[in-house]
Amino acid sequence: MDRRTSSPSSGEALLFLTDEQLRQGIEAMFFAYRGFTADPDRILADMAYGRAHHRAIHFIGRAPGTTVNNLLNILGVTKQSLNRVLRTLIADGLVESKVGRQDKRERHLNLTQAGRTLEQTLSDAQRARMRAAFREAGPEAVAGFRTVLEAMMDSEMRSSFGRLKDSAA
Amino acid sequence: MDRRTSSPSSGEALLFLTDEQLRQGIEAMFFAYRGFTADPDRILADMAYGRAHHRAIHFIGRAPGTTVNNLLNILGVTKQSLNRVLRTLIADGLVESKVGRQDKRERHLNLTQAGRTLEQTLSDAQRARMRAAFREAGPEAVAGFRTVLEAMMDSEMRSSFGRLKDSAA
DNA sequence: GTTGGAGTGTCAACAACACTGACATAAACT
DNA sequence: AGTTTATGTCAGTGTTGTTGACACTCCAAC
Repeated sequence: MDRRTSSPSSGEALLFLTDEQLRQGIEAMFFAYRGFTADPDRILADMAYGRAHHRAIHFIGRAPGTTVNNLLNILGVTKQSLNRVLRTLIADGLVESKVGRQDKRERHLNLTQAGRTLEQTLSDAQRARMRAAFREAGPEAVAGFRTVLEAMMDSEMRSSFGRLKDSAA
Repeated sequence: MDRRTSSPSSGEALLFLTDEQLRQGIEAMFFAYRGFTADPDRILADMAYGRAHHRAIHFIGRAPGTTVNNLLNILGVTKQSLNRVLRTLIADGLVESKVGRQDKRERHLNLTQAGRTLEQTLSDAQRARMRAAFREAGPEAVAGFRTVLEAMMDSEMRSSFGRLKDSAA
């Protein structure tokens, strides 16, 4: 508990857990998440796609060849929800689904060239905002940001997150 | 990829802007937001309410006597969306709507006792998670977290956020 | 070699929550 | 008197999530 009494002028160090501070954290999270999704949402609104398509494209791009089940675990939705999204993405030629070689029940998902292009467009917008925020806040703030977010995840999500982090060699 | 390997010595300090770091920030934000809403969502699932009700209750509790229009600006939804939620909350006796004294077109919104009770229940769950994350991460990390989130908001949201912060005397 | 279960796809129905557009009312402003 | 503001409401639509049910393919175990 006092492992973060690093600041000797204690008052400050203890204040950060008041209800008011927590409330502000909650509200900051709410407003920031809206900003976070605003740019890709604007782009997607013009197409027939939504946020769910963005998420699918993002994680397929991140882990090429992933199976449906793996994606299901990462996204935390039902297979029916995911399937609806995947069906349109495959029909529109943004994602391709290949039957597994070893286990032919599995489908391995990859972005097509068109899919990669859209992925780029979407994440460019999101990264631009993230980059601006990171630059404005500075590296120490960014480290803190990451630390708090990781602590806020559910443990299952944290392990998904860890696996993604590590796989990015 | 190496377009910002420009600083040979202080590599660390600039690494926080690599695409990989930004991607991890994006994913952390995604997973953390899910955790952030998970607890209240579970509670609300048992009642006939959803996340939208939670948001309305939160901000009415935060700014008692606020007008519908003000709430509209904070939440960033259409009046039809908000009205659907408010109607049920008022019908269920969680929120009361009073005609303005000066300007009788306005409706001032307040939580009833039952509303305050639900608000407490919901934010207790959310605060508990936030508190655990803050405690685990430590005060410097929390400061960084807040800094980055503020930088990530749209400017209009940032001013809403500022007003809320200040109003908490 | 048949059975059980895992991985996947799909149909149907439904709920929450957002949107647009149109219209109504009352109060306030000019 | 005419316009604008604040609010409420009706009707329709779209995205994303949910359950529940059923089919098919394949793997593994008995």
